[in-house]
Amino acid sequence: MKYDFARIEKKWQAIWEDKKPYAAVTGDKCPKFYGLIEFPYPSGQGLHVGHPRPFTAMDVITRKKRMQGFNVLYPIGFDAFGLPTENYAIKNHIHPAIVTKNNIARFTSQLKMLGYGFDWDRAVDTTDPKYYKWTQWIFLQLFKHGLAYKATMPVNWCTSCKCVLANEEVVEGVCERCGSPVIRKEKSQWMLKITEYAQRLIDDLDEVDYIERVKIQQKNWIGRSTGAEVKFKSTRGDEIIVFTTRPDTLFGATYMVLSPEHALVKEWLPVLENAEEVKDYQSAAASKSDMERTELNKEKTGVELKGVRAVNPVNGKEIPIYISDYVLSTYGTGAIMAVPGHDDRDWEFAKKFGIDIIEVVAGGDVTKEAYTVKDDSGIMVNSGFLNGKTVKDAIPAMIEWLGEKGIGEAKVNYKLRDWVFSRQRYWGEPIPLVNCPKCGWVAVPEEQLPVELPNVDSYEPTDDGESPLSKMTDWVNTACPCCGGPAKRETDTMPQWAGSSWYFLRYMDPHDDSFAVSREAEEYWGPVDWYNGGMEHTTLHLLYSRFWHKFLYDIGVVHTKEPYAKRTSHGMILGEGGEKMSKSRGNVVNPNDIVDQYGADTMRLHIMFIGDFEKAVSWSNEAVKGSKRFLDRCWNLMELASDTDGISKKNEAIIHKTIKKVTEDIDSLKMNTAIAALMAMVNEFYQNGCTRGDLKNLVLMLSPFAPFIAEEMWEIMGYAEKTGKMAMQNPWPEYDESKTVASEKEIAVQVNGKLRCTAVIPVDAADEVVLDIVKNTEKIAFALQTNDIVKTIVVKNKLVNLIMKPKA
RNA sequence: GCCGGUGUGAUGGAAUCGGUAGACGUGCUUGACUCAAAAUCAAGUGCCGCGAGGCGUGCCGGUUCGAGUCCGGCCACCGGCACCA
Repeated sequence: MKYDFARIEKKWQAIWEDKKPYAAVTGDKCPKFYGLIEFPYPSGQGLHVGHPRPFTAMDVITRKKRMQGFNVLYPIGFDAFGLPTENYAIKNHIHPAIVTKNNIARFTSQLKMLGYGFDWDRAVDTTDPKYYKWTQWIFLQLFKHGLAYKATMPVNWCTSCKCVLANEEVVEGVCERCGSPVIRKEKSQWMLKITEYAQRLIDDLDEVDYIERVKIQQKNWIGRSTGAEVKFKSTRGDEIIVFTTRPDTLFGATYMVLSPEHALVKEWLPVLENAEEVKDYQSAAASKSDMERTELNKEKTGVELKGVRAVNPVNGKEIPIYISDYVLSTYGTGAIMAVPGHDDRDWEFAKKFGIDIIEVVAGGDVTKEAYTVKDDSGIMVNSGFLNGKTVKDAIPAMIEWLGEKGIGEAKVNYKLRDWVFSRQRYWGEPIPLVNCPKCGWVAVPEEQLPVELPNVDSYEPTDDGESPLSKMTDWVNTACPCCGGPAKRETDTMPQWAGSSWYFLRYMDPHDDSFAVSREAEEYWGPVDWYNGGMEHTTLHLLYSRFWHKFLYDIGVVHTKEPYAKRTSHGMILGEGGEKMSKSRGNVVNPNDIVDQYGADTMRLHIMFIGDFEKAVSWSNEAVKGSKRFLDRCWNLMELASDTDGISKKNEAIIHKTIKKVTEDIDSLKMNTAIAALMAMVNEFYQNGCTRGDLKNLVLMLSPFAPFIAEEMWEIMGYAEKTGKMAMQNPWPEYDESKTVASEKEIAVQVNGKLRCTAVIPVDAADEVVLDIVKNTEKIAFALQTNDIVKTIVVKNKLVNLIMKPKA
């Protein structure tokens, strides 16, 4: 009988659809396991080969967990709001809701085709009003707790999407999504105060099991730095506060720089001798794109503010004030004290403008370059009361001195900025707020949620930077929930990241109309035990959802501080030859083609076998054959196997060894070596012959990787009838450590550290016995005729190394 | 520039603790089956050498009985951040 994958896979898909063996039961007494993958964005292209890698890995993990007696929640959903759908809808004149519906249907059938053990009854769709009702509810809680605020500020504006972007969405000065240039634009935007959680987002990383590179990337992104704020006075009496990480170098501050947007510059303009020059510089800076402004390796520019100077508080010296775009308005106080002797940027600027460079830390040569070392090796000089101290001691000493004088204090700053939360597009959750001329911004009452997206004919983005919704006057004009007077709805929508910031909670209780997630369900399922996703979401979705979850913890909605106990990440699938898959290169692999040709089991198995899960690998259409061949070989073993139900003596060691290997490898995401071990076992079955009992173990271990063939073999071999269960419902096989090794072992025999031959010894034999065997091997016996043994090294069951020297 | 990571056959990749480098797969070679091909099965496959043997995990050096693995110094590539004071 031939392995007819097409028939088998169709058959079991129907059975699973009917019997729902993947349903998770809230409150079940078995220990729970919540495995999560990032829900897909249902694009028009359907599933690509990138999707099955993480999906299959978590499917393998959760299937094994089920067999090990866990009550498993492995859910799926669709993150369906977003620009591509909207753009497609505009181009083809189809409503985005219909596009979304079709795309979800396509994704669903593809995911079912691949045999994933998702609990489909819990599927969520972020564009469903029943879902986004609660996204809006959470936003309103943030608003009520003062964590959502509207501010006018320079924001990132994508010229093509005609929409603002969060800092996290700008990559190297261009839009992360479409690659168009991003410019700076003054706009009034809703902001979320993620900065309020900056410290907790760092600290609580210690409590979770994330792969190290994720933790490091998040910490870098949050960018904590410690130092001091120092108050300078201007010669006109203003207070100018600067932030510095090097308060120890205050004596070396020979000038000051303000960002071109600094508020004091505007104030001083009327009295500046070179006001025109300053204005010109300001407007030049303002019109620059992010790309131009952050362009490195370019010369420092700036303008001195003539007519006002600053006073260095440690020595009373007057120093010049400049504006320059190398100082950012959005970090610290937007003003710095410049210490050219000990900061590269300041050094470069001072050289260009001929400003004094004073050495305050000995150890370098400040006439040649800035000496920036910040450890014990530098000793303070030219620094009054700090002279003779190390940098390390000088920092706290200066902070203390500043505190006593009331002109400074220790301060922590973060690179993280607040989250720009509004988008001027149609296909997103409406922000549930109303602007009343009398009452200001007012929350839509909870009983009126969800604020549904109005059905419109035209959802094209506007050139004036207003949301398409702003043209819907019927929808925009409403009554103020507070005073009942005429008021207008907010017309901006939420960003793509809103719906995904809490979806893992909705899975726990997806049909609850009374709340986002019931306390009971959340306490049972939370937190997510294992979350796998892409590295590209580390400073976006992963950070945002940790922030929301912490907020929900603070207001008592969830019972854990962190949403995900464990986070791992998969590498990308590259095209043949190691290049990124892209339509333009024509190297895109469609999973459907693979499934049609070889079957879903082969697809699943191969994508797991292809290489180290955490690293990028290139896809090879040729190599897929190997996985198919393996499944054929498994299938054909059924005809070879004897009728005995027990494990054969010959295969006992390899079976126990393989169970051990596969069990451990799945837990550590080493799917490739787990499959290699199964292949090695099958090869031995062909060498040794096998029993039905041997094969039973193979089928059980194969079941998480290739569930369709496993069920079919289980049934054909009669175990389905015998146990009354599907293969997947049986216990995971266990191994006996003592049976994992054979009675004899081949060990390496070295002479002076070089491999000369091998010898077969009884396992765990005493050293003397081993040496005796080794000395009687042909090669060693021969060598001993002319050499003496000086030293012997025996590594149990592994090798013997004989150190010899010629006989005297 | 800073922070991560990676360099192993023709090729994708294996190798807990320092202990037989190249598991497993692809490809290739040979053989069996076949009129033939495909599929399947069997044997082989790091490099040099007829052989004994020598060489071999990006490069140079070190530690060790023994180094892909540890230490020091380089080189190349990939990813993230980037004028963050």
